[in-house]
Amino acid sequence: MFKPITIKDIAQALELSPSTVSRALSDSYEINEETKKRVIEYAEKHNYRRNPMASSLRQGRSYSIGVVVCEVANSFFSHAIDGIESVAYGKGYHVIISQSHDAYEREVVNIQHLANRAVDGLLISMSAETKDFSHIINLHAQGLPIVFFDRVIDAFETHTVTANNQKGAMVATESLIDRGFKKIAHLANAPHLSITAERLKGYEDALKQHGIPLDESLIRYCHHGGRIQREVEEAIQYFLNLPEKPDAVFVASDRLSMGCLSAYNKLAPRDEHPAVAGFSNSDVLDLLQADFTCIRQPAFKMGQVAMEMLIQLIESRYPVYDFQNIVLETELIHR
Amino acid sequence: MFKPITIKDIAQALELSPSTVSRALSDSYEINEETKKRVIEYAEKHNYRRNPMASSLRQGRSYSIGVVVCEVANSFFSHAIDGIESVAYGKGYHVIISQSHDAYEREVVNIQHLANRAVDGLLISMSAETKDFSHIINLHAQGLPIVFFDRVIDAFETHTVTANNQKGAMVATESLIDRGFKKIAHLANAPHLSITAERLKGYEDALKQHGIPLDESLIRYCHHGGRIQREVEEAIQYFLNLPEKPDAVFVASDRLSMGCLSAYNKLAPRDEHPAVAGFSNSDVLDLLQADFTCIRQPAFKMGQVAMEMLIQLIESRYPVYDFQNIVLETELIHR
DNA sequence: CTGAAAGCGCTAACAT
DNA sequence: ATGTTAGCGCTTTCAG
Repeated sequence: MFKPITIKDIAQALELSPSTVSRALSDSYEINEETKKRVIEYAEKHNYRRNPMASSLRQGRSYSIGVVVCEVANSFFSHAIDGIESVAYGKGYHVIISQSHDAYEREVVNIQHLANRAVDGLLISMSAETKDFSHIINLHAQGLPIVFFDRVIDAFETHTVTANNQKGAMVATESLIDRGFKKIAHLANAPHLSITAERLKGYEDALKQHGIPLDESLIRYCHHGGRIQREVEEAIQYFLNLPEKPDAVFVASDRLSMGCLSAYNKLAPRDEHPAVAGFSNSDVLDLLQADFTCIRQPAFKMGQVAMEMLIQLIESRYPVYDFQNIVLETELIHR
Repeated sequence: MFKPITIKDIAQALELSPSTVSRALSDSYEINEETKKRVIEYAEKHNYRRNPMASSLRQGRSYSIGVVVCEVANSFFSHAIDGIESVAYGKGYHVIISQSHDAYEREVVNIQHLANRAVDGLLISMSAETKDFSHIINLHAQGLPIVFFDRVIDAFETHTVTANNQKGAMVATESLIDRGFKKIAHLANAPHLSITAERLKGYEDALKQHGIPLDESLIRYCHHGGRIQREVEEAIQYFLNLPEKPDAVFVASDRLSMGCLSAYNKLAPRDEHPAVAGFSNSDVLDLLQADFTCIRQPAFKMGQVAMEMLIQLIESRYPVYDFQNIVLETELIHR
């Protein structure tokens, strides 16, 4: 079967000891340049690759990190992953992506799978459905480095990177107010997500600042983060059934924006569609929906920062107690 | 640091030998039910997880497979990945995703990284830019099981799954002919991709069948698969500059459809936009672009089939010589 | 500068 | 039904 060449084979062929070969391959200073060259040449010629399993087992390090996001088919997360990879590759780390699909069970399984020594650290953006954090708390307590990005939890102290959700939400809502809309609804994400509370706060701030009374009945949550289109449609139908329909909607996320527009298309004639503004990193959405004002998160940057902080935790020789909670600014895209 | 409990720890605590514990944990028939229970209980209580590195090193198997796609932020590939995962998890395999971004170098690096024992097999959809297949041929020659899906190569014999691209392209083109369009352009993908030739063939078939002469000047290739928006815009600008502009375009892929619509939005007033039909698995595109006729590939199914075939290769006790090239039918979505 | 030897955690012959 | 032992491929003291 698939039987790659090992360090022993090289040693034998070159009449050296395995340890010398190992050292030569990792460019150790205590190896003769001549020997190094011989070894490296032979290795390349026979395209030797070090067995990462053996190497990790021995070193207690895998040089790979795990990323847990709800889904990759999402512009925000895919750009964040690009950012993560850009830093990781530069520092010699490999990235393993896994999707929770916003489901609690999948998240638990995936994290468990990644955790046990298969990765040196974890980059997590929480699933929408997760309310119980014990699977993560346990790993953290055991010493596994973890950095949260975008959707964070405060069950314990660690590095985090988020967007300035509150301000972004405020700016988005204000853009609707500025355009003259009075009755602005809010289609929110799952209630226990960090981003949900922050964006709600921004929405409330904007209303308050412009003297518009907060109307709780204009806020609808999507407990599955919009993964189930029905829940979005129910929310939209609810808005449509209100005695006074909202004339604008501030939508909390990319996926919800998609679902929201789709639901309105399905449930109401075009002239009854409200104006929509919201968080989105999709190029498609703003491409095809001319009047969609969106708040862009610096996804790539967030990925980069998160990865850098994780590497810092992993490579730190001493326990880290000084944690950073970095907040990056969002950008308003107007049409 | 992160020091998980091992099989030895359990053995010591329970006054058993490591092998007994190992066997108990893998539910071996030769272990006393009583002992099994004790071991499993203890393991769960102290949340033991087997170290996958050690296990893989010993067994010469990693129970994980690598997937190489151009990008995950693409409805077709993300659904294919869902299909792959659905089969993989059921059979106890872990899936490692990696993106080539349609770049040759990234593809080579990623495949090398996955290959050496880190995975038991590879599921590959070729990058648009790749013309030299030696990195894959080598691995295959060394015995690594490889299955191609969607974008295949014929450098060697192995299992493949593809959509019926030729027929899909024909149906899409015909739908444009049926709507009365006469001058139908084709925005094609990178020339060396398998899907490009097949879809071009279908386009030609449709024209021929309806007595429309083939006009080479109506065909433009995108060598980077649309990753570079400029190349799409150049193609569209070329169409717009033709003395007789095409009144319809058949587009070869999801990403190109996006780029094509976007380019027309940018370069021409709405009433000069041609009708567009093409391959796409995007929910957004057909949601927001009312007159977009699309050909859907059975992405999820393709993922499932590919994974099943890969597992068959991996688990086969003897070299496999009887390879299957499965072709799945596409579906036309009309509006 | 190079080699010998031990061991990372796990599993599978080979005992018993 | 359980224990003993060896070894997967690599790195890393320790010893020359």
